[in-house]
Amino acid sequence: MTLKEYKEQDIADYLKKYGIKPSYQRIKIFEYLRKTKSHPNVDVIFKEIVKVIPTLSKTTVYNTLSSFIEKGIVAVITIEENETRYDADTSMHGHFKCKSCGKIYDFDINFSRDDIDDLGGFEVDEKHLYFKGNCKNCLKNK
Amino acid sequence: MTLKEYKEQDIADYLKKYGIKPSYQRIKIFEYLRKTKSHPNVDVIFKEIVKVIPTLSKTTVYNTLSSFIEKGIVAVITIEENETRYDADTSMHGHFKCKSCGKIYDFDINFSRDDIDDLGGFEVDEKHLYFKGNCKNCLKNK
DNA sequence: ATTTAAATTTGTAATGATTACAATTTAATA
DNA sequence: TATTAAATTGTAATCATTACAAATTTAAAT
Ligand SMILES: [Mn+2]
Ligand SMILES: [Mn+2]
Ligand SMILES: [Zn+2]
Ligand SMILES: [Zn+2]
Repeated sequence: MTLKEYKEQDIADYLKKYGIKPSYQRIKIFEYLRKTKSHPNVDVIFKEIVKVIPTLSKTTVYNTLSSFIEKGIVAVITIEENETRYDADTSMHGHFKCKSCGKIYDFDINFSRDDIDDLGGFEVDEKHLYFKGNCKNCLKNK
Repeated sequence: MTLKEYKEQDIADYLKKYGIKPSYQRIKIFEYLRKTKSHPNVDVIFKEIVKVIPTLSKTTVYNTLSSFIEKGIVAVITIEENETRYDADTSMHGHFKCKSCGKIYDFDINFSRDDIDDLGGFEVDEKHLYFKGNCKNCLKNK
């Protein structure tokens, strides 16, 4: 068993654990989301996976992402209107979008000791935080 | 001078202050955004203002909002993909979107004393925070 | 192993919000 | 008033997402 196949097995098990049958397409899509940290959109995901699965349909990417989101193993990032991006890291973290290069960076946050938590009778299921500005790299190149 | 006209004059001055020529359409659109707290989308804004300006075009609503955003007197809310909403309150505050009734509520936040502020060399221009869950009202009616 | 049924994937068409653009109208200037 | 610029309008184009039915693959039953 090669290292690659082993990794795929890991992903398959992970998907199974969340009630998703691990088809080849689903494994490849989730594997890509896991390894990349760029928070890709559907088009980027499709263009990447279609190299490995030439028969892949964009509809499958949409369907697959929908089921991932439904099961809670992928998060949707909606910083820009008309630019939905996806993140396989569902742990609590913030996003920084650079207005110059478009990159989305992760950063750690800590809501725990914040008065934000108490919304008086409201049930909070998801917390999203994002900043916008210019990244270190782009500031340097000016 | 009626009270209504007086309020419109206020808005006109405000727009002028931000370098926007206060046309009738622009005044009505901004006035509506100011008075409502529902964070409406383009369609809701259009349907409301067209009652007063029957010749209004949806393109004008888009154009007007774009210039408002550019001048910084209106904020874009992109909580849901394919549901862009607008807010004339540009002060720092968070949004809570109810997954049941769809309403968007405002809430106060305080980033000032947060370690979040330091992103090490990144220039932060905008900070956005939103929660999702079920509002008090919807929880009650269950 | 064959047949049958269910699940998944695929391709195409429909939808709907946003944008592009040219024509019309309105406001400002000479 | 005539000329020019700005704003508004209506229509068409774009593009991401969704709907849907056909084709393929997988699983279950015989
Ligand atoms: Mn992330
Ligand atoms: Mn608000
Ligand atoms: Zn950058
Ligand atoms: Zn509610």
